[in-house]
Amino acid sequence: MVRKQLTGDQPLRLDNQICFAVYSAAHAFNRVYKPLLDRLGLTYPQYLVMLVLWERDDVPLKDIGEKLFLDSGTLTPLLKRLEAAQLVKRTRSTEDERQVLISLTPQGHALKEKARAVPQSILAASDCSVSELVAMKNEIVALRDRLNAVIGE
Amino acid sequence: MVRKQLTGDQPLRLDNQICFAVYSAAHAFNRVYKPLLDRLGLTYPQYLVMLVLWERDDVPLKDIGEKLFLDSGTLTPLLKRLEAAQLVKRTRSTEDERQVLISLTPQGHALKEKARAVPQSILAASDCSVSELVAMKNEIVALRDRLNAVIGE
DNA sequence: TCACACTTAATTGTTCGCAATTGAACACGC
DNA sequence: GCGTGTTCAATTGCGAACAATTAAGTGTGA
Repeated sequence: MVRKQLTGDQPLRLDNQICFAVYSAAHAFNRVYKPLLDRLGLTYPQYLVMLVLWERDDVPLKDIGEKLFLDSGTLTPLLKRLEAAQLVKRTRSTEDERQVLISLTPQGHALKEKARAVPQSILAASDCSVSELVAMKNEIVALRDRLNAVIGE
Repeated sequence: MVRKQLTGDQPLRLDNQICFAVYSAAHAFNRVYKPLLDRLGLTYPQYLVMLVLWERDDVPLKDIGEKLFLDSGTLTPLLKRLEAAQLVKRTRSTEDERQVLISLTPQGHALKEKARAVPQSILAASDCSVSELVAMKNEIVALRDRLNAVIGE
């Protein structure tokens, strides 16, 4: 009966929950990134926004939100801080005045070069081969997308 | 040369970053948990604390922090909210008055039974076999621990 | 014993993250 | 054209998350 009792509790054990693994890994990543991003003057979510803009400039706020799974309640104040840091500019679209377009300033563009060092440092910290990381990334993304599909129902 | 340019940018592409995969998966989990935990009157971090206490009662705040990788700045207010919800009690240890011991109230204990439904729902939402999830969890935990090892240096 | 370092929680201030609401701009159907 | 519904950003309020500091309790060595 003790065996039965233990079995019944297994699903509730912290160490058995993939979700806690993901949650704590995200925080671990955050802590590794922190000193690297401090040199760029960015927080991690701000860094993500900059990654989006370095790929494509002049993006509507909404598109950034869709890529990062964030809403305007998060992005509006974050982007205002990036604007205060003179890394981005926020302008209302002329053809659709509901939209706010986010574009890089020259400083924002320039920061990309300093940022190139970041992924290298992370790779080193992960102590993992690139192929292993890519495989894991793909699995995690697949899981994330299945979860998001459930939410969308 | 275009080829070269693209290659140089690959490490900075959002979709190539395992860290964004983990970050966005954590948020996806959070969104799936939300409606389930709403029924228990818990947020996700509060749920994690309850998981710890359901495994072992009467735990020092510090130990909870070590298990969840959280510090007193996060846990103190969170535990005060759990206390206000009458799920836990906070008492100073008598043998070491620096420590605050966290223990479950009868309501806190009782909530465990309602919580058993949660992991099942998550499993269903992940649309994955248990063995696949366990394998992924182990990989992610291993990665997290390597990252944490780097931080500790 | 007493100064000093260490441990532990609590506090303060900043930034995320999201739900819910508001208000402005657009699209459409008639 | 004109009301209706939709889209989009901004705002408000609350709960994390963490850095940095404070304060109290404990342990140790001279």
